[in-house]
Amino acid sequence: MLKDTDAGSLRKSHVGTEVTLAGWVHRRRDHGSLIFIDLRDRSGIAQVVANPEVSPDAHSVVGNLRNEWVLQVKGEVRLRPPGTENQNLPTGEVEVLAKEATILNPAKTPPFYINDEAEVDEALRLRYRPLYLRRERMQRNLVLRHRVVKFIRDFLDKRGFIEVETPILIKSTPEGARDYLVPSRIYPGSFYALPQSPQQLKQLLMVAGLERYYQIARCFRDEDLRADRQPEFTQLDLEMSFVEEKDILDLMEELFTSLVETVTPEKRVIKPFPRLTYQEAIAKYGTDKPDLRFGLELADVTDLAGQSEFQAFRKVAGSGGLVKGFAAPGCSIYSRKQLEELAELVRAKGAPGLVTMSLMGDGSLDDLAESDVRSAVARYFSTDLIKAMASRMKAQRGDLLLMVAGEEEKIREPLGALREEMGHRLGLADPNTLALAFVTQFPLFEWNREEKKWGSAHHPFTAPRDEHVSLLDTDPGRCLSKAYDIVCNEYELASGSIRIHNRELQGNIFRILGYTPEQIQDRFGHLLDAFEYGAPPHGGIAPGIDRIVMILAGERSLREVIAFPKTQSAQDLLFGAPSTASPQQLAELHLQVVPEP
RNA sequence: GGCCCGGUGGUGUAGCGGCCAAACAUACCUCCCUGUCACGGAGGAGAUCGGGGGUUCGAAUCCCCCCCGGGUCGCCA
Repeated sequence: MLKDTDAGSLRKSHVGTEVTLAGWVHRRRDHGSLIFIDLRDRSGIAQVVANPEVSPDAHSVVGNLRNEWVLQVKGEVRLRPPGTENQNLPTGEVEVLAKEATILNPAKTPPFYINDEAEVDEALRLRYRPLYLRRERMQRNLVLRHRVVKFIRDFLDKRGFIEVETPILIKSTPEGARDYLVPSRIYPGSFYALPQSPQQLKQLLMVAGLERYYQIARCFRDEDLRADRQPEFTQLDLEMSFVEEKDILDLMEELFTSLVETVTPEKRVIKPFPRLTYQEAIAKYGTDKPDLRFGLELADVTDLAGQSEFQAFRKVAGSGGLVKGFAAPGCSIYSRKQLEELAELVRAKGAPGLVTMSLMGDGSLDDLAESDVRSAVARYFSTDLIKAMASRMKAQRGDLLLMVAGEEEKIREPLGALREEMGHRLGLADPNTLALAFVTQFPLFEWNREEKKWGSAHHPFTAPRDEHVSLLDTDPGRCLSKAYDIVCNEYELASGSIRIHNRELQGNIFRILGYTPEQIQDRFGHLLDAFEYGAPPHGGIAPGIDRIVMILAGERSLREVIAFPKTQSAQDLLFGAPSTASPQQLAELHLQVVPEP
């Protein structure tokens, strides 16, 4: 080894010993004769001092160093002179007096700061990925990711789970996301697909009698990207036999609670995890992945709004629509400009508009007078009606009422987004709180308007709730499932379900989804056949590792917790992927590139 | 595919019709400095303002097209 000690490990106890360090020049402070080097390796930073009176050779080597040069230093660990200790550094009590210094490799001036967290253009971060990963924050994130995965493996191992690898070259699935395809050399015109998830494979492992399976599995989906979506991502894929919904949720609650307590003890988890149904989530928060770090619950004021003289509300109330809203505490002082920003947000999410009412003053709602209400539409509402609406939203004077009217499906997203926005504006979303929660009882199907058919809300292997099986043939839209999500803050962290293990029921679901018997046999025959040989009742879940790490690291983008991520347009700027293939490669694969018209 | 934001010395920003042959910080180069730790001091070099076209007496600045990065809607069983 070219080093015998980690720079970041140096403590008082090393004083008097001779050490050899190797790492990068983090920073250089040249005082002419005395030169200080902050030497950085993965473990941290140690101060090296070069004194010409101690070692002229080492001093002259150190004098030529620049940031990010790779350096080996041999020297004696000693206490820093009294008064020169650095409290900000774990190694700040000691320093290494250089006796020998060797330049292992010089370095060009980096394209951005390694020793500073200053923002860097995203393209530069990706193009010079190895350099960006040298930053302390990225090292911390990668270490955190390692700890998360390690913890999960240990946790599941203790509970009898077996990690099994499943193929990356597998078969295209008809539904769901767009597949990444891999052409077959041996079978002209045929393709493998990369798995969107090992869903069917893990179910087959249950049929195989594994009982408890998991995998840290790479998944691929060829869809457009977001801050929290990469084309390839990692799931903790997990499946258990002989379980019910509660068993999976309890296991996940224990896993996540102990994970956070071990890996990021500074974060606060709310225990026990709230368990709310999909219907409750939509009604109270306007979304199936609510941020539960704050309240601001939505209230239904349709009946009251219908009694007003405000036509937009009356019309909606009279035609089966809803008027819903919530109170933003202390926001009665919002300016016209601020209100317009909120209205714009709501419109961008597809709502027709936003009705605001500022309840001025303070004290009891009972004393609220007509002149205390500031609203463009106040004249259509009696003061009593406004009091009634305010009281249903649990508003106080000084608050701002925010309301949206329309069809339930059209207003929930805008309201959910508005609630989230106000939670952030009001500083209610504590970054050190992880509001983990379960959302259950998702619908089994959702109606696809374009194709005029039913699609799976989760996936086609999800079991319907026992009491709703009879609805399958009569009213599939009302049939609820045994699917569940884990949400945290404003993110969906995991999805899972109890699966169907009965061939007949599975076949029936496929038929409702519109597959012909031939398609069912071709695409799912292997699974259906397996179900006929004694498939155990089973279920599972798949938490997203990248998102977990992102939230634990306090990052807002997946790119900060993935070593080599892709751009929003799915390019790898480091390697330059995707790239063209040679004519020989194409010929071997029986492929021809057709230029875009 | 739609909408929104951004692209100015190596990096991060300012400038948003003439005061800009472009400013600030930092990095870089040279010199000085024996206790610094975002060391300090003196000096220097470095940008055809993402690309192309247009408007104008005059464009980093206004308009159009394109490219790149980001956010978002659609999409993501």
